Amino acid sequence: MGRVSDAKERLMESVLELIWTGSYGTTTIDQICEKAGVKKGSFYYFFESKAHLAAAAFDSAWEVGRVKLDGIFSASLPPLERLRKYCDFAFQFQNEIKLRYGRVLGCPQVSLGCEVCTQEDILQQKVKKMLDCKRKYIESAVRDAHASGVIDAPDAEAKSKMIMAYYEGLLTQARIQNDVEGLRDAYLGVYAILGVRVYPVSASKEMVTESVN
Amino acid sequence: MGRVSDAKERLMESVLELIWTGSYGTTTIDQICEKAGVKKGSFYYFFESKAHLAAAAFDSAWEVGRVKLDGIFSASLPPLERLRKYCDFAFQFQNEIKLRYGRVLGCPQVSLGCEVCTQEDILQQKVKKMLDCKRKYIESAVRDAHASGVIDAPDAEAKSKMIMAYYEGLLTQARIQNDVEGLRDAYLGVYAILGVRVYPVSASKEMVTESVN
DNA sequence: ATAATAGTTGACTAATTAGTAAACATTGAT
DNA sequence: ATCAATGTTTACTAATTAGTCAACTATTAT
Repeated sequence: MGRVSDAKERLMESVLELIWTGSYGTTTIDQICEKAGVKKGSFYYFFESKAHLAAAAFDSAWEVGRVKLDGIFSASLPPLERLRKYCDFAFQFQNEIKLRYGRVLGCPQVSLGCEVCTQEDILQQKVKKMLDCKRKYIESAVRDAHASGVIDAPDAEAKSKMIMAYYEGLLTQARIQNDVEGLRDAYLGVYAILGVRVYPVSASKEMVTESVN
Repeated sequence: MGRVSDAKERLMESVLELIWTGSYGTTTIDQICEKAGVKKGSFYYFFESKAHLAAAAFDSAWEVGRVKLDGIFSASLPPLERLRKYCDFAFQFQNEIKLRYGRVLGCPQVSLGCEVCTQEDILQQKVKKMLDCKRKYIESAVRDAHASGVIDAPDAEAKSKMIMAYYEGLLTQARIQNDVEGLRDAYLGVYAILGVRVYPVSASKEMVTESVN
């Protein structure tokens, strides 16, 4: 019972967009409220601070992201194809973002984490966990690829950390450069890190054969 | 003639440290002035805004960085050793930073660039140029390595972009995780991207032999 | 219908912020 | 010594900011 409202959700949507298209430090509570069409009194009814709102918003968005990753990293796909699909997804997604916002925005977790890691411990911890969860998808694919003999990577964790650094590095560069081109063939770097040989078959198709190292 | 002062330099030092240990958006002109021991009137005597100060400060620091890179990427060293040296430098430097500040702080250009790229065009352009300049050192080493036959990398620019993404990605992760460990064997990823075979010789020494791909 | 619950509003305070301006201080050249 | 150039200081304004609070409104179970 009581009055119903989606103000909480609108606040979370708004803060995500403002942080992503701008930065955490420069988005004010007034801005968030205006964008959400919510008065400041209501803001403080739902959240005790900007950091708490941001934490809730990232949590909420992460639920969606997790489902997306479950699809991309489906065990029904060959492990190296999962990784390729993940790379293609980044390229496609950032393209959509650029169309929608007129800017490449990169990875929300990394952007926020990099900005606030020395200042907002709640957010810092949250971001760390999300990024580690992301990495585990990669680690699992690497382990499967090793198990199936298509690559030689006994230390899947170490490889996944390399891939993660590379992948998130590409996204960060795409944001800074405001250019998606670096993401187009992202999988090439992933495969190189894994020592996968790629034989070009035609201009737009390759064949994965065996691993090296 | 006229009065002499190093207030300008103190302001540049201060803003660099505040941005790096915190963030651009949350450092205020008052903070910068207090840290530098300079009154706000003097601040506006030298700089017209925080963005202009930051731009000047990053320019100034970049002169030092460039000299450091010239040493690391000295043509007197075999190209793959230059890259390894660059990786070792990152590890060592971030260790020193952690000792001095109690935190791993990563790459100043990427942190600033990632934060302000949608907001402060002066800084955005500056950071882009510096990062591209950094990348050129890598590109040159890759080209030399290819020319000397130690790797097969006809497209040095593409490879350098991969390495750059990976390298800066590691630094960003080190900042977010507040942990230098990911940087310890950074060169392994660089070599993997280049398809260099590394044979372990002893626990702490390897031999680079030939390339693959 | 009404009372309890859930959410909304607007007006407020106190602190912080960027930016200005005019008087003042130091330096070196003459 | 004095003057012009260079840098410093103080006190100020106006705007923005986070955060509070009490009165108000809508919903729904009974």
